[in-house]
Amino acid sequence: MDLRHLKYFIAAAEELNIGRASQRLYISQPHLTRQIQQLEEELNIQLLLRTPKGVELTPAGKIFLDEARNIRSLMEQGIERTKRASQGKLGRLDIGILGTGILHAIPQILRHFRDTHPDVKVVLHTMSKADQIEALRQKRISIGFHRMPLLNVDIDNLLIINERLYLAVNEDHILSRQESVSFMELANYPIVLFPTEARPNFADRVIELCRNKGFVPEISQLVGDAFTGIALVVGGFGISVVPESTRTLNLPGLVYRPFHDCNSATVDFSCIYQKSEHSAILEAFLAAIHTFKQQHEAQVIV
Amino acid sequence: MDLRHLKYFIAAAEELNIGRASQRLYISQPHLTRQIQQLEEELNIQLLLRTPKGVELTPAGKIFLDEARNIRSLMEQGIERTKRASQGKLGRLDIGILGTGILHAIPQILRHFRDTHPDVKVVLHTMSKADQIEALRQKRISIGFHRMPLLNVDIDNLLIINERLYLAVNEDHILSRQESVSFMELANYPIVLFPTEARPNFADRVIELCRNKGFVPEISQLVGDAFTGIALVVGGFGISVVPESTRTLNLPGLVYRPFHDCNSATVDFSCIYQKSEHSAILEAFLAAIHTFKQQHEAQVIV
DNA sequence: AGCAATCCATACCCAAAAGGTATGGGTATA
DNA sequence: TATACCCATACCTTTTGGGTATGGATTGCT
Repeated sequence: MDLRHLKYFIAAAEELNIGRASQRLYISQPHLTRQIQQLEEELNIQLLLRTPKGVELTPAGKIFLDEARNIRSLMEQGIERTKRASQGKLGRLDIGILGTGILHAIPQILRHFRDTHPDVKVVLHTMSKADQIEALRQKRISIGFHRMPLLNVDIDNLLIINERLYLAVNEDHILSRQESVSFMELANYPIVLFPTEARPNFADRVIELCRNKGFVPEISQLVGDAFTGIALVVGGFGISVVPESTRTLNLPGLVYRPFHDCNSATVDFSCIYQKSEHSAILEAFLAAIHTFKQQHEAQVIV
Repeated sequence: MDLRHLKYFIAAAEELNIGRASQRLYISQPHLTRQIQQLEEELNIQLLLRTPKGVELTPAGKIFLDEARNIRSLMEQGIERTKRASQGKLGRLDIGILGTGILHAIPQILRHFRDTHPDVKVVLHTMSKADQIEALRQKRISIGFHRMPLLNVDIDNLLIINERLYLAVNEDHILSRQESVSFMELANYPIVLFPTEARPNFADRVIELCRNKGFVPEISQLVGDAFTGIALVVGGFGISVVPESTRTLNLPGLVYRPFHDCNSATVDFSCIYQKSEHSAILEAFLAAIHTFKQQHEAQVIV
């Protein structure tokens, strides 16, 4: 049995006249007769009653007409859905995330993406950078976000934004009294840094900046993630250095201060994906990232 | 595009290897290659990525695999449903009913039928005998129930049961004091009869019986249906004659009494259907009627 | 490096089935 | 009775489903 048989039967059942149906189908009447005979033989069920005026449906024919229409529309829908999937408008995108990127860039990128691709299911997986790379290679995720590039031949790295660093400090701390602070002040107080894993990481970046300025920071605590670090700062266990996007976190007793003497006090936020993957969904998501980049750069200029 | 293409694609997508899939399908590998190429060309979408180890699914291919499986199972279900419809096990049966038949025979017949054909939707239409015949001809119903045969060349009449008649009388009435009464007593009291329409009808049958006994009954009221007649008896407006099945109606203040001197005091309950209709559902329903008849006759003998 | 094994794609052939024309048989209407 | 209408049958052509042989590309093994 063929989809053609279904199409022919639907036409005959709708016209209740094989000759008219054959005209509608642009085939000859005898051929339509034979095709419907074939269908009935194959099912071993009579679907049409032949009358002098035309044909009429048997009870089984009525049911089969329902089913045939159903299958036809499912077929059309299926093709439509496949086409949308091929354009990246339907499907699933698995994303690896880590740390403070979730606070600023990722939600905005996701919003852009969802506006243009509402039927793509986005699944976020929190995982370390090493896990992200492994997951990319195994295609468990299609794109990952992180702060420090880790070069790999098969992995592409795309810079999203370069964020200024801020001092995160308890409002009772002496440094909170200044509107902006000198980066050199970091030499004088114990610092809370993060994360512990996924080297090189954000903590390494801060230590590198200190070393460039000629001092070695005193690290009071090295904690697993930014949120834990912030909590320690709020609790008075030290000061911390955070990317600008962390300022979204407005905790009571916590203030953020810019550095007035260090233009290089920045950190990158990037995404990684497999060079060889050319899925339309990923392309669309990378386009959303570019949109975000352009909007962000425009804001900075303003 | 064809169902064959779907079958082939499903096999290739499941095996992730065109050669193995072709073996599973008992066709040659080159032919499967070409068929899948055709499918992709027709959709204008790449569904499979060719790798040295075999093939893998593109995102669109994953969606199309879902859709194809869906269509395939719907196809199988559709054929199955059509087969059941052709055996009269799926579909719809429209039945015309009238009067007191609904009290005894019809529910039991329906129960038998529903046991063996649970997926046939039964629709009851209350309509007069003349309407039933018209509806049968227009195929708005497939079978009708009534009490008095009305011969028509194109309509078959099947006797279901022959019921004894009972006197329906108010418990305060003098006739209620006897366990059984004489049919001749009907000559002495005003009688409520029914129905008014669909001649010849049950009222005509009662009048005919009286005439056979040599008297003309005094008809106090001729009402539209049995239920109205019974209500009048309860209200003390007269006595009535009813088929045995009406005894199912146990109203307070109402008693039924047999006739001890009139073996012919019976009425038929029959069904009518079109001679030319040979639908499997109707055949199955007629079979249920035969089952009911046999059970009923067995009960009468016991 | 080179050879064998695998896997998909291409070329070419045949047979089956899709689809066409001509025509016949049955039933209703003029 | 003739005619129109509708479906079925007979027979022919063309398309295409499906086969075999073979080539190009990559991986793994020696």
